[in-house]
Amino acid sequence: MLIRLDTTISEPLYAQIAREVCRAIMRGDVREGERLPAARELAHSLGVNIHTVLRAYADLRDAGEIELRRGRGAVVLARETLHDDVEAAVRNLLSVARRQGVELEQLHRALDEGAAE
Amino acid sequence: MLIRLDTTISEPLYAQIAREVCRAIMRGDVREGERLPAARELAHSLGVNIHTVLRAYADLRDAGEIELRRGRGAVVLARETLHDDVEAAVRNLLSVARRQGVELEQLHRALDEGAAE
DNA sequence: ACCTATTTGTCCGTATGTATG
DNA sequence: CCATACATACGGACAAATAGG
Repeated sequence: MLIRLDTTISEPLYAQIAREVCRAIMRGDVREGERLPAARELAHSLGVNIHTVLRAYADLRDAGEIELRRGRGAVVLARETLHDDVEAAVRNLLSVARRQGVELEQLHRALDEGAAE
Repeated sequence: MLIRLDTTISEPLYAQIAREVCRAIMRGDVREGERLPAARELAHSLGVNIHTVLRAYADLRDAGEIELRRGRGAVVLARETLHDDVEAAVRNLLSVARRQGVELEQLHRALDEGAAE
């Protein structure tokens, strides 16, 4: 996994790392089910602190790209495809929300609240 | 803002802080547009590190509860109500997804991807 | 326009805990 | 039991945005 960091730009290091790892996954450089390099290892090879890599990994986990488990590491998740009717419901929701001027972030909250009930 | 932390339970400190601050907002203890205590200040009064409070604040920001800005602090956001039809579309999506066994996290991703197009 | 204080943002380092294999 | 690897928390340093004088 070849990653180059640019310390001259304002983009945070953890964001650069997350972006590059994400691209590596998209390219198929790291395949589904495979492990990413351990955080300490990648941190050392990039010359950054382990926390910076862990922050990037955590962001990728929140984005649903990878799974993190202690002792095991970071595993690339499968990007499952949605059923047609679920996809249709998503499109419908986005369409209605857009018409009403409802922000995307609010939809996420509404989903969480609705799912919690 | 009276918060008590329990170091005996497994719930992380930052999660406890986020939960209690969230409850304070719900109770109307801190009203919309008002500022939460500065991270350093709250950290000191709780006897924890500033990073722990900042992590809690960041989580609340990601959840759409507050807005964070350097120099200004943490401001409580308004919790807008959804239009009926948007709410109906959300319920429909959740229902369809549940029937198909689609996870909530996947819906969030689908929303983001759908909105990006 | 300038300076200063405030406050969050990022990054580093270290230590300890905890789940996995 | 032991090594691995992420998770949490602490501390310190500096940067960057904001507000106020």
